[in-house]
Amino acid sequence: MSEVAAARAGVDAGGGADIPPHRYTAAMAGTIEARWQNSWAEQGTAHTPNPDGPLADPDHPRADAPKLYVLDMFPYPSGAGLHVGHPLGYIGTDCYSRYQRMAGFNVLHPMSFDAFGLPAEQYAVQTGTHPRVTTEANVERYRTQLRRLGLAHDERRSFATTDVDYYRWTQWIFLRVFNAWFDDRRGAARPIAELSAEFAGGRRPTPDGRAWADLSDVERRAVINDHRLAYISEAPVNWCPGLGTVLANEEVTADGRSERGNFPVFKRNLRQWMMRITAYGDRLLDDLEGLDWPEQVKAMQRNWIGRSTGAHVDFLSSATDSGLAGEVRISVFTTRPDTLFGATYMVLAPEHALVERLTPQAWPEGTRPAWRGEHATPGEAVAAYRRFAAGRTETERQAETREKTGVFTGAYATNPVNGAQIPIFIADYVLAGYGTGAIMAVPAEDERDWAFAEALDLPIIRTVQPPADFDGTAYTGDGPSINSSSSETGLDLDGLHIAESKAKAITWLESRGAGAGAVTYRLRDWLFSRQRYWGEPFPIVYDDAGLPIALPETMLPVELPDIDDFSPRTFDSDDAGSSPETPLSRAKDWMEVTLDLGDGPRTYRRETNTMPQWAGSCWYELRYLDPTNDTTAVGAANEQYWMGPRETGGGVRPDSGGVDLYVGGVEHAVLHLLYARFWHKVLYDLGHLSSSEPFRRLYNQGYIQAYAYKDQRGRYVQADEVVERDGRWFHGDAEVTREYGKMGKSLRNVVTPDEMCEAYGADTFRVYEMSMGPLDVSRPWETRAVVGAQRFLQRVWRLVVNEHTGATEVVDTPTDAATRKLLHQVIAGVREDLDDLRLNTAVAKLIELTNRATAVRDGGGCREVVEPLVLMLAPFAPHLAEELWQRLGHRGSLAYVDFPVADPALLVAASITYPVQVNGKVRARIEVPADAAESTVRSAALAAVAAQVAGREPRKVIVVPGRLVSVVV
RNA sequence: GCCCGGGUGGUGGAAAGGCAGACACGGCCGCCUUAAAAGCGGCUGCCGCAAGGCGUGCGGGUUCGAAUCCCGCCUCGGGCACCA
Repeated sequence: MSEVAAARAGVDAGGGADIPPHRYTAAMAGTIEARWQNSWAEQGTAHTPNPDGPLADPDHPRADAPKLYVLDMFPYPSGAGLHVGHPLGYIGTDCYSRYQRMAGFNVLHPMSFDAFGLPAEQYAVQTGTHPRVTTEANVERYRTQLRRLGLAHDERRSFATTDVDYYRWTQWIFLRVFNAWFDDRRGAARPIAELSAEFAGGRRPTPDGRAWADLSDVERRAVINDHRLAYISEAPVNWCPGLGTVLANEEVTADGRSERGNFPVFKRNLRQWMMRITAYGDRLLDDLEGLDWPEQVKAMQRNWIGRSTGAHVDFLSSATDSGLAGEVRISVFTTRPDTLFGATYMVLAPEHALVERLTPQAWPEGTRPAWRGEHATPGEAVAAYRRFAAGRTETERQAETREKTGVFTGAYATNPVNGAQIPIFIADYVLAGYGTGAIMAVPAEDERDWAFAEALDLPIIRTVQPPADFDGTAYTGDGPSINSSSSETGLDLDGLHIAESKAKAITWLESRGAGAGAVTYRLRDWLFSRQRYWGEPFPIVYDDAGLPIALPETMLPVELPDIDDFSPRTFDSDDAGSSPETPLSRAKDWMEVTLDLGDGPRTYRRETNTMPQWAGSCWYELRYLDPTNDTTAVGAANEQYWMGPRETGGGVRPDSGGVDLYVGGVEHAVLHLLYARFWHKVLYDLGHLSSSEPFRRLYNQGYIQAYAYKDQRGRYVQADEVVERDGRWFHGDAEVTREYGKMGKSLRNVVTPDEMCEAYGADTFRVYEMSMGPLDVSRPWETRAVVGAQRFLQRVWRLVVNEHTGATEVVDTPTDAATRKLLHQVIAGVREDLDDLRLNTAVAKLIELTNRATAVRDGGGCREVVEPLVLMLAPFAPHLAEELWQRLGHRGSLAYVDFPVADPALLVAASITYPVQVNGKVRARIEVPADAAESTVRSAALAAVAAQVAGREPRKVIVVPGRLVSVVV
């Protein structure tokens, strides 16, 4: 019998004659829980009042209270349903929210569903079921499962990203982004109309210098489109033939495969929608500073944005015998302009656009054999190397332990700081996509360049003096510049340390027109279109010119058409030459549309790509604030109230505003959180929001993990049938091996919240999950330990209810002084713990109080203790607490009853027990009045340890008031 | 390789320079029961009959006092990885 089944059997026996009829069993819990869940729903107990609009409620007990916005990362409702790990964070935020409500805050704690995405679509492809049908069934199942846990969400604010009423506003935001441009001078987005006005007024030159009036309508539109925050680009993208779609960089693994499905991904030039997130690189990076987020997540975002500061430097290459007149200018990016004198060669990415122009007909005089490979001409060498580089997958590059390869192009360039002629190579260790796709190589101060220089026998000149004991290769540390002056050019960096040296070099470059200080980012623009059915359609049509036109707001929503075939065309996963074909392009009736966009009815072609799954989750935190608003995504008054910046009292950095507590897994550290921040900032710039960041405080919850067991043949066996004997594990008689990790169907170790509710009740499940450990730490699931939480709740129940008669049995006589003191210590401690999300230690304190109250009970529990106990239990076990509160004679829900407050007078002890240490070991304890003078404490302590001191003269006696006494002999 | 986190009883964990192991699981003993289960009570870091000794990954240091602070290692987990 499985553990769960066994527990259930025990519960079933609860109906038998031996168990008291009014015991708090799983069956009893089930009855109580259903009753209170219905009551909460009927009374709208979890409804949260808005300051403005239809959800305003001036009579609500928290209508005028300070606000608190607590948010969970919403789930993607999969077909498999929830396992016990999923609701960990939801229960945590629910306990926190319920506590804060009782503590006086107007708490917003909503829940919704991220429902567009691949699984429903793939299921649709396999079965022909419309993704909406699958999705809505899954959402319903999730709602039922979550409701059963007693989570106090305001259900009026719940939606799915697939709801037409929701994605209408996703499209609306897309239009805002499309109709905006980034003004570098202001560092902020502005409406696109203001850009047109700048061009028209001549305040901004056109790209080719012609007057705005001289451009044709189509030319003007093209210029404007190039500035939009959402734009169409022909840039190289990640094409995944196996999935039939393109992917964002973030969706491609380091070894060049799709994160979903693990298919090969190829770089191809395709026409795709992009979002200009790079424009926000600085703000996304700098604004991390003010956020209360885990350092780890901030580090991951910083890493991802990858800002590096340095300089662009131009190297000129005289045309050799390539037949070109004049000079070729090669721009490189470097973070170390101080090392320019050590640049002994240059490297271009094999794909670099200038390679062909630079490559001469023949090898220059005296070209070393190693530089030529086996090739007769530079042209051949370059062509061969390019084939080699293109043919290597990311995986192969990775595998080859960074061995440096490359060939000489036959061309030389002039180092601007000293006029030296340095050879130009192509090598695949230089990436086309970063910086300018070209570098100046400084082997003495760069490991990679050193390795290449060694491989191809290139000169190495140290330009930073390493410490005397340095015996490595490239030296990347600080030190004085050496070998860094030129009488010819007048630049002299010798003796300067890195920072000054860099600054001087940049100033010199700028004065000579040979370069300029520059900043580059690793962050790329966000690929925003997918060749899928189950996503938001773009509110975009194309006219005969083939340029995109934004639909007016009045034409929203653009609804997904019903079609029969939901899959994009997929290809052999290695067919790099294939091209995407979207499912919507097959819906001809939908795609071809006649609209009046101002010049009378005309035929247009709809955009047939859909938005990526991230779109819906980029702004859901905003819709909760004003879910019924049908004129805008979120109304100003409600946004201002829930997310507006706080007064910082003249702090250095103005508060960003945003969600007060956002809880979710660390797996969203980069993608979701970066995209959501980006959209939020665009909407902020355009004046739609008062907060400049969506999530002021982020908290990563840990995971619940589980053991899985494999038999001799390596197959997983049902985990709850495995028993432990003498430190080994057996499935029946067969020994099995144990591994630890995720909970999953294929691992046969899934435990669901439904099973737990069935076997123990939702309150027990909640208390168990909260008491297992700190919310941010991952821990193993252990079904057999759940009973501890159940026993605790049973003890609380017995303090109020007679198990045999069902009568309420509390006594109104005062409790004893020691219990009263404990009660107030627990109240103070539980408040502190809950304020800091230390839910596990809060539960431990409540157990201690319960155990004490049980031990000192005389007949029923003592009302003086039991009532505050029930109130403090309410965040964790809300159904049981409501039930007991009612049985204690109160009417209505306790959801807005004040959380107990400790009496400060009782927190101050009348007497204190001091441990007395002798040489660091505790040897005695003394009890003295709390206000005893230090000398009194000292002499009492010395008397108590007289035996250990044994006549020796104490060298030192330390009295730490209120803590302990330490004697040193 | 670089950057973050961790390492405490059989297990999950507690202890924010001051009594290491709160609370819970498990285990052992007892009560109740014809019996079992459930429930309740006691004990439970390790060594030792005991007195006592030893104990927070390892080695050093600071301090009257270190799980906690510092230095050097070991180890597990996560992130990044030719980003110029």
